[in-house]
Order: sequence, then structure tokens, then C-alpha cells
Amino acid sequence: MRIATWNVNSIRLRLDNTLAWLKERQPDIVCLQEIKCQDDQFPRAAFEAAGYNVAVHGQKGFNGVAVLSKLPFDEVTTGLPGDGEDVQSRFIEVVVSTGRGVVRVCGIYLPNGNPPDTEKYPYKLGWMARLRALVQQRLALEEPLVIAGDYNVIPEPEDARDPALWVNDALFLPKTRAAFRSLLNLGLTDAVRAVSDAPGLYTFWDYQAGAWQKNNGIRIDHLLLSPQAADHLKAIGIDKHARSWEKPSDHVPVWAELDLPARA
DNA sequence: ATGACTCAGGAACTGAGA
Repeated sequence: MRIATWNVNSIRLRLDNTLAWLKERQPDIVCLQEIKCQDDQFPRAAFEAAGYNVAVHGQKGFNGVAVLSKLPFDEVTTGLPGDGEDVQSRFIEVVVSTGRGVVRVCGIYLPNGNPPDTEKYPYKLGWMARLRALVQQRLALEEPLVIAGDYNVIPEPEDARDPALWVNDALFLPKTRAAFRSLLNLGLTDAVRAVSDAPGLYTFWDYQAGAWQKNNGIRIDHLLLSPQAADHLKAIGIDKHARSWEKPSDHVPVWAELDLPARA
């Protein structure tokens, strides 16, 4: 079973790119972020025609997450618990059944948090604390669990081409990195880092200042695995070439292959 | 030195992104 994440930066503008990538990579489950539309504006029929079930948690104009799955959904829940005032669409959780039991997938779009001297940064840190609490509960289920998405966290200096550029940024501040480590320390495995310690495994290049041409990238899109998922990890990939396509997202797809059947 | 793009909304620009 191949599980992927991709921040598409508007699903309506990126529909053709997304369909082309699905055909090429053949993922079984895909978490999408920044769909930037309401539920009824999501191009559901195009993905259903490509063989996917669709779960959407959108909002008007920005944010928004969705999950595509070749397997039918046993459960779909939306919204990260822990703050009744939070109206931003950044969390979706699904459960599917395989021939060897269930797989649980959380799709997340973690807040950016910039500028750090505004209310946006405490919102980010609060969101990370709420995510940690949820993950702690889910780990007690002892299921294969994948938390996939745009974390807006640069975990380590080698995850940026030029870490000095990011020292005062919400993506790389000590409190951000500490909160990410605290999540990992619950017992999660960063799928990419389980396979490679190489530098340069970037997932985002800014549209500005020729960041792509200069390979001035960062690694901020991650798949974190529960022990029951990590035990089945076979391979990972970062589909960097999607950044060079016509009308690209500023993020590229990241995927993990688990040695679990992709059929019920 | 600074800004540099790209999106949605809604009809000229602003907010947001990272």
C-alpha cells in the first residue's frame, strides 16, 4: 500500500497536475492540503472517475484538506479536537480496511505560524499540542497509523538548503522543532528519515527569487508512522519532478510504501 | 537594500502563504 501527501495549493488550479501524478505514481491513499475551496467546489467526480473515494474538509478561499482512497472509507472524521473556537479546516482522519486489518490515516495542514510575533505563532504551537494529544490517544489503539501532511516544520538543519535563512522563521524556531520532536518522541517514525539521512531531500521551493532554480528548498511535508506502520515500511519517495511541471504547486508529493495489502 | 511569486475573492486590491 502506497500512502502519499501533497500540498497542491488549490485543487481546482492543480486538477490536471494531480490527475497526471495519480496516474504515474498510483498511490492508494493521498492526503491533500491547501485545496482552497469549499466541499461542494471540490472536483470530486474527476477523482472518482480515476478510481478514488473522496473525503473533503474544505473552507472558502484558503486552507482545506482532503483524502483520496482506492479503498472505501470505514470512517471519516474532520477537525482537530481541543479548541471549539478553531474554524480553520486543517485536519481529516480516515480508516480503511485491508486484507490484514485496518489502516488509519490522518491528513494535516499544520499552521504556518508566521510572523512569530503575532497571534499566528501561539496558534501554531497550540495546534501542535492538540495534535500531540490526539496522536497519544491514537497510539493506544496499536494500529498502523500514518500522520501525513504539510507540517510547516523544518525538523533539522540538513532539512534546509540554507538553514541560516530560517533561524527566525516559525518553521524552524526552537519551540517549533521541540514540539515536532515531542511528537516523534511519542514513538513515531519519520518515514523519510527512516530510509535516508541524506541532505537535500526537499519538498518545498518558494515561488519567489528563483528558489527552485537555485534548489533553495526545505523539507516540511512529512509522513509520521506508528510502530505498527513503521514495521511495514518498505520504501519512500519524493516526487521532485512535479515541481518542474507547468503551473506547479510550490510543494511536491511525498509517499511511503507499506508492506500491507491495498485491498480489503 | 529590497523585493522578488502565486493563489482566492471579487472586481482593485488585500490577505495568506513559507
